[in-house]
Amino acid sequence: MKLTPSSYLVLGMVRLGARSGYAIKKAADASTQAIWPTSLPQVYPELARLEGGGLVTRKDDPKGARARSAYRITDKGEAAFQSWLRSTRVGPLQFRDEGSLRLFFADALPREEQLALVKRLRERALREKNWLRGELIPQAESIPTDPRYPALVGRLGADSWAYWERWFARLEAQINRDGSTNDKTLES
Amino acid sequence: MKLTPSSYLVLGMVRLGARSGYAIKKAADASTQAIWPTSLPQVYPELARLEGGGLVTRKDDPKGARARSAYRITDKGEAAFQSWLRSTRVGPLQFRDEGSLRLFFADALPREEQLALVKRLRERALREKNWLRGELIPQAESIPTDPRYPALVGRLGADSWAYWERWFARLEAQINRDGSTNDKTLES
DNA sequence: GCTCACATGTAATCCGTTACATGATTCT
DNA sequence: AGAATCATGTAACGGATTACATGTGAGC
Repeated sequence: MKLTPSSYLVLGMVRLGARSGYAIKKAADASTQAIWPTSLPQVYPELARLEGGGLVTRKDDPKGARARSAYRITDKGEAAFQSWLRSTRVGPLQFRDEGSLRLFFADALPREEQLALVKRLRERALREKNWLRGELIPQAESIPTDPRYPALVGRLGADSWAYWERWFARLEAQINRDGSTNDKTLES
Repeated sequence: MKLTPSSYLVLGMVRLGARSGYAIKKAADASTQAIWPTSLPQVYPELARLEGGGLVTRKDDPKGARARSAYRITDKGEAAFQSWLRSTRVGPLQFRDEGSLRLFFADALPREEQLALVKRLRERALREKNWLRGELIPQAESIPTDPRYPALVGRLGADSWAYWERWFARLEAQINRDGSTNDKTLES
């Protein structure tokens, strides 16, 4: 049985106490969305697979007339999860950004338009940072059972966006100053 | 005709002088790989689509007995490219990282293993930074026709990885010191 | 009474990667 | 002579998103 990072996301959320598929998706939206997004049509088949492999168990848990399932992690599931956490192979980070791609080709634009593009990128960084600090991190801090790392990962994201914001702000200043972007680095 | 960021990547590389599909892939590996990866089986059909839409033209350009195509951007292609560069809609950044996901769930590990995980993440950041500074940026600096932004985007990537490296180093120090990761931020 | 959140799924589609297939040229 | 690079594709597969489909419960 092959387990992907999405499998471990679902398994991990069950482990932290999310019982239904819906609850797992809700928890993921409030915490791991920025590092590993998922969707309901992915969660439900994944839960069925994990159940088939004996990593979680399912119980009927209707609320009134509304059908609902309650999942729990098994010992086998816990072992698989621990083994994943400890594995030394770090998969490659997947990154794709249309904004950065535009910047890559920005030599084709007049300076004014270059500036507008950089400004949009800086503003996006600001928006993302504010969303993480204002929405995601507070929610991550309220995750049950030892809630240290969820909030920490949120801070890593927020700090990274803050770094981008500063980086683009310096680039804007540089383009405004003399149009030269040939300095060795913009790193602080 | 619908154009995706991958379309504009191919179009942009043709615009910068890459003639064959193979040359486009080679150029992308040496420059945009980290922000928008692509593959040969994606490039060839994309070139055919762009040709069908009249954004590029194709000429036979055999080298000896070996078949080869030479692509050029058309006026229509140049207009589409410019329009894309200027569009104010910034698509969302796509980010997926198994390493960050592991960190999210790291409360399940004993402190020693937490430390090992963070160390692996810091070392990955170091490797990526070194690869960008040592390999990608020098190549990006040698891209023909005004080569300002390609190298700039490389520096953004390298600076970002350097930031992660410092962030994880501070986290390591903190875990080593007292195991507390409840500080407000690790941002410098 | 209406709207939003809760709850579960399937079907169709899209985008991208890996594997397959072939062959010429250049460098060692 | 053999390996690496140049060069072009097709086929199969996989993972993820969007659209479709249905219905209950809670709050305003």
